Amino acid sequence: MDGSKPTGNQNKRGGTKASLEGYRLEDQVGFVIRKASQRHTAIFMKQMIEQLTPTQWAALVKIAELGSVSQNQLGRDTAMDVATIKGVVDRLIKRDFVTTNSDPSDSRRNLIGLTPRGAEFVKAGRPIAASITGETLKGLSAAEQHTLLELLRKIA
Amino acid sequence: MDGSKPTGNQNKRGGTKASLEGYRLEDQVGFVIRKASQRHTAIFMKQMIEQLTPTQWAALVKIAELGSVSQNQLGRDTAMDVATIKGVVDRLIKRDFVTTNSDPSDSRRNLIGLTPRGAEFVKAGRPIAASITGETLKGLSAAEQHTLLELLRKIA
DNA sequence: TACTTGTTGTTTGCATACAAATGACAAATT
DNA sequence: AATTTGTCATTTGTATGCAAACAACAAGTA
Repeated sequence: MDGSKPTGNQNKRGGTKASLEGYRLEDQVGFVIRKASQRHTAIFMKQMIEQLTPTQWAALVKIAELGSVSQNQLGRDTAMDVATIKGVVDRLIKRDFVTTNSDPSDSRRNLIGLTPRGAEFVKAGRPIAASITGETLKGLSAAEQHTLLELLRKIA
Repeated sequence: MDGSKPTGNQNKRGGTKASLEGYRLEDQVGFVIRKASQRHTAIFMKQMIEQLTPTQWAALVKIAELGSVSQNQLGRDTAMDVATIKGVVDRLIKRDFVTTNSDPSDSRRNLIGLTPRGAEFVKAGRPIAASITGETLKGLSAAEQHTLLELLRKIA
């Protein structure tokens, strides 16, 4: 069952106001990016361990890479707003993936690092994260995957 | 001023754990999509009239195209969850862009339509929305733009 | 020293975004 | 007629995401 009832406007072929305007929602980058983002997030949440979200995972990976970072710097490296990264870090602390220590050389700073538990899950999550990327891109050839990444980087 | 202080880990060239693992956050589609989405949203919010958000705009355009839709159907056509589309429609109602009438032939449904004010702003917004798409893609050639859209559609 | 500038972290308010549960109703089946 | 199945809309809870305002602090300049 489709569930869609006729609305009195079928928009089949060039007969409506909208299509004559030359602006179709489905052709706009913003709309397609949002849909691609939704599909990726769905794949991510289904596969990733420990209910880690994409942003939580990004933060964990960055901390593992940098060893110890301030909260704001972590936000910059993971493309998150200060308010956003705060929420993410708070949840990671609450779940014992991460700890904070105030920087002795700068009393404003909270230096963030992985707990043993956090380090463990970063290690376990890496192959899964790679698999998520693979699943997201599975409809594309290797060349297309490369092209997509390249073009996305240009507009990001 | 850069503002980033040394963290004791420069990750310059193949010297860190992370880069040896073969998984770099910056190379994952999900991460790049999120960044592209952020840039597009920023451009959108700066240019669009009436503080309309990308999702609000998408809803308005779809309603203009369909004439009259149920709330859930509108959500499907704009790629929004039932909870999300409800919030969007509520805000559009509050700002007098949209009205609802219960469907006489199905008492569960709220048929959503544009107010005169809503129709006016859809008309005024269209060239701006097109300009936003153009600004988002301005770093790409026409061929690249076409390719990007095509590849994004495949993974969306 | 005093001032200025910029960074760090926090908080509030608003707007997506999805999962899950609920109640009301429609349509098809039994 | 009663049941089942599915849809419609709502609500709650959790998690991004950004703007704006704020206080504390660091570093350079006058």
